Amino acid sequence: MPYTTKQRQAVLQVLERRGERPVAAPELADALRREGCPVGLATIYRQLERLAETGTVHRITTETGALYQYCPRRDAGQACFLLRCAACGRVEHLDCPQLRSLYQHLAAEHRFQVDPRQTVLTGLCALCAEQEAEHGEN
Amino acid sequence: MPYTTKQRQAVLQVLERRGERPVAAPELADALRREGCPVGLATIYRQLERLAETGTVHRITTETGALYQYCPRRDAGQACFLLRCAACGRVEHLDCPQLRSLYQHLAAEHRFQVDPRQTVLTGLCALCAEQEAEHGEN
DNA sequence: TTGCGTGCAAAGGTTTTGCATGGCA
DNA sequence: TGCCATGCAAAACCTTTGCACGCAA
Repeated sequence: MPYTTKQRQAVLQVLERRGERPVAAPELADALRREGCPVGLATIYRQLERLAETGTVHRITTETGALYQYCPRRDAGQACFLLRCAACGRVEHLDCPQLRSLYQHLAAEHRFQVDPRQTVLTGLCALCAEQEAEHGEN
Repeated sequence: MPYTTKQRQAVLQVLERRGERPVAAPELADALRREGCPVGLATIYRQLERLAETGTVHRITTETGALYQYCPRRDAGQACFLLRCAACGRVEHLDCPQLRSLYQHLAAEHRFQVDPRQTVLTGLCALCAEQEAEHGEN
């Protein structure tokens, strides 16, 4: 840690507290302002950039902008696979042998090297699938 | 086809001509202007929206904005898997049994339903991987 | 004291929206 | 004639950048 400022800590705290729920930069700014610890939007973006570079948070590109999600590093820098629910926005990590072997297959047979950090499998998580089924019954 | 206008055709023609190379909306507007067939940016966005809804083009979300790529529908509406090269931006379709079975595995074992249309596997295509290897040797 | 982080404001870019106009059916 | 698409302009966003100031080391 070359530096520590209260803004840096505040940003990180919000991310930690959100846990698995990813947050957008403007939303994060609102949260901090409501907590009585306002941080400039530019600062937030700069901190998020640093945090994403070091792997402390994930940066997830969506149609409406980028989302950031705290990523407690289990095994430092290990490849982790991301599943994003299009309905609730949540992102889960998955360490699945089949997924890993698929990527190996793509590299070997289709000459395409998937970058797990840039790749997000998007779809419907279990909870949202349930809710959608309920609504479908109506 | 409820309607046919020359703008609609012009937009589609550019997309067809680009083939596999995805294009951004502002870039598409430039192309049309250079061809002597200027189309308003708003119109382009509206057309692209329609084309994406019907599945005629893919809409690919990137960090810098959305890209659109013509998608010659082989088997109408069939699920197609997308591989995007982060280096050159090109997107290829892939119909791979292993990929399909992986998605089934995720649904069955991890309760996550991947939506192929929203999912883009990002990484390095064969050509760009070669070039990168060459540069690495320097 | 030095340098980096911060805040504010402005700029840049993509995308959306409102409204009057014009063309196709 | 009626409706829908178009064009233009403005607006809404997110995000980045420049610059002066302040705080941490």
